[in-house]
Amino acid sequence: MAEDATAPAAGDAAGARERREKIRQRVVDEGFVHVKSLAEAFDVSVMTVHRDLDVLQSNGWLRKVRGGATAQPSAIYHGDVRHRLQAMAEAKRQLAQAASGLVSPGASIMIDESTTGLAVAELLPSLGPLTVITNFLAAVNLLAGKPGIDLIALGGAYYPAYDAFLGLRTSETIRSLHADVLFMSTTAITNGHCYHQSQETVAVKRALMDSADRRILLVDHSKFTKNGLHQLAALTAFDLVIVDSGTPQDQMAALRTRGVPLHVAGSGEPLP
Amino acid sequence: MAEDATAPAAGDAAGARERREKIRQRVVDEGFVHVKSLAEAFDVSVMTVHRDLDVLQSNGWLRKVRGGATAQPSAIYHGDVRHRLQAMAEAKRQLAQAASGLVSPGASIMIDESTTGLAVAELLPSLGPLTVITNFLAAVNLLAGKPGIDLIALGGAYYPAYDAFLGLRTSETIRSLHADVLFMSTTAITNGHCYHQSQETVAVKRALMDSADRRILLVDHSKFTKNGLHQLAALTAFDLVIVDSGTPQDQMAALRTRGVPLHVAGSGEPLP
DNA sequence: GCTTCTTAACACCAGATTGTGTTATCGAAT
DNA sequence: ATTCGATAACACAATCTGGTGTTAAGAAGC
Repeated sequence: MAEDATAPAAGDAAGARERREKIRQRVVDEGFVHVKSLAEAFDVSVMTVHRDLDVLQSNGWLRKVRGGATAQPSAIYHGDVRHRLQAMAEAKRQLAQAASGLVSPGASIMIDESTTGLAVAELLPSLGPLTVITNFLAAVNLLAGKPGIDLIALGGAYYPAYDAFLGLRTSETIRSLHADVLFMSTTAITNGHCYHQSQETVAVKRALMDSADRRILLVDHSKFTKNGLHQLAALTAFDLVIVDSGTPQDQMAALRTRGVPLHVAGSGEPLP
Repeated sequence: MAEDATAPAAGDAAGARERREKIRQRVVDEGFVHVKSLAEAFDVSVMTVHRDLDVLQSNGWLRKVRGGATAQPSAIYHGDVRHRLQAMAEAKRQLAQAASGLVSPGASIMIDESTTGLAVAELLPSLGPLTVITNFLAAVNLLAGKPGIDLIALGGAYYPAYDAFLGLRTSETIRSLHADVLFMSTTAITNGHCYHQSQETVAVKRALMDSADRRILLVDHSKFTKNGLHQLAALTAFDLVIVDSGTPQDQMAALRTRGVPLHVAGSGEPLP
């Protein structure tokens, strides 16, 4: 049927995801999409488009209506969240590896709602008995029931955009806790400060920082080119900032000049 | 190799699960199992047994030692927890269906850590906009991100045996909340009172009961033949007790005599 | 009514996953 | 040192999962 060169074979998972991504994009851009026009545009059957719209709808990205689908107001939010999972995977692995060097058996560890944090969480079960505190649902699921891991979940209102629990209740709970180490991440770094997109995450992250003895910031180099809305803290507020080996030299130099305690993951340098 | 009639083919997922279940059983019974004897008993290679033990170990069911594996003290706990999921599935479905009749759009709903609660949770996304509060991880995962569901998770220490968050912190959080309806279950009913196996669950359930306007108890008939250690509450403390249609007449009569507000799921009677 | 859109049911395909055994290597106990 | 157990690496098989199209039946709009 499909005649174009890049026709995805049947059962092509990647191809389907890509198409759905494009559909999602389009419905956000245009507000409405026709089933038939999508079928033609992607050269698939109408049935397949219906199925695509079904899954997109069940994820809250759009709403099906007769003849097509309309955009969901909150669609912009949801969008990028699920996708940052794959991004910078190698850098995150590297950061997590470095971070694990700071974990000693018996310690209590806080992890925030970040994919980098998830990478750290993956390594924890093999690092001996630990108490882990997190507001990140993915991390909770990863660590729940793992032998040697005492898990304390931070409750609160669930934010699908972050797959995490945030809000006042969460911050309050955090303040009643205390941990040895906090591993956290940030969405953007500018001028020696880290920034976030939403008020809620900032509040929770501040609370986490206040409740931990050692504050470790894990930063992959993509963060230096991004921008955030709300200032969270200066990098000097952290006891250690770990960057991956792909970080530009000038960025690192700039931070060192500001007195930021920097460590490069995979550099072989000893950790403090 | 395998000569017996029921020799499972390679890549037989069901067969492998079954074998692991038997291994688990055996290590709980005997306290220790030899790798080689298992390999002979199930007519598989030693390597396969090693792999079985690996997955069982990673699930916290046993601990590998040289030559075999020893039972994990908490194994008995874990055991039945995962299994009660299937038990009484039909009754739970019936109860959940009845419960959903008490839910009106916009309401806030509490659900405790029970498989019956999970059955209720499954129906909630289709019942219009709702706020759901729960300490049950399975329910959290089920409802997270569902459109129309505002999810509030109750944090606290994670108890693998219940797949839920329990403890002081959880109870405290609950007391700061308020909900319209509470759907809860119990492990045993004797003499018009419900009982539980552990202190932690009782504390949390009491807190839940205190924070809800309407308290609904969902009971499948298997609960009448079980016993619990810690008394939770009298059935008269609930605004409504829903039982499934398989409940013996004499039990229902006894409860009615005590003044328990009873409803039989699937009976067609109107709900209060 | 008729048309169009939607959904359910079936069959099929391909890649991913899982389970498995063999062999080789490594590590620990005697 | 030698033996036995554990693991890693490979190769293979069966099943599972996810995606797809076709057809037929059902629902919604005109």
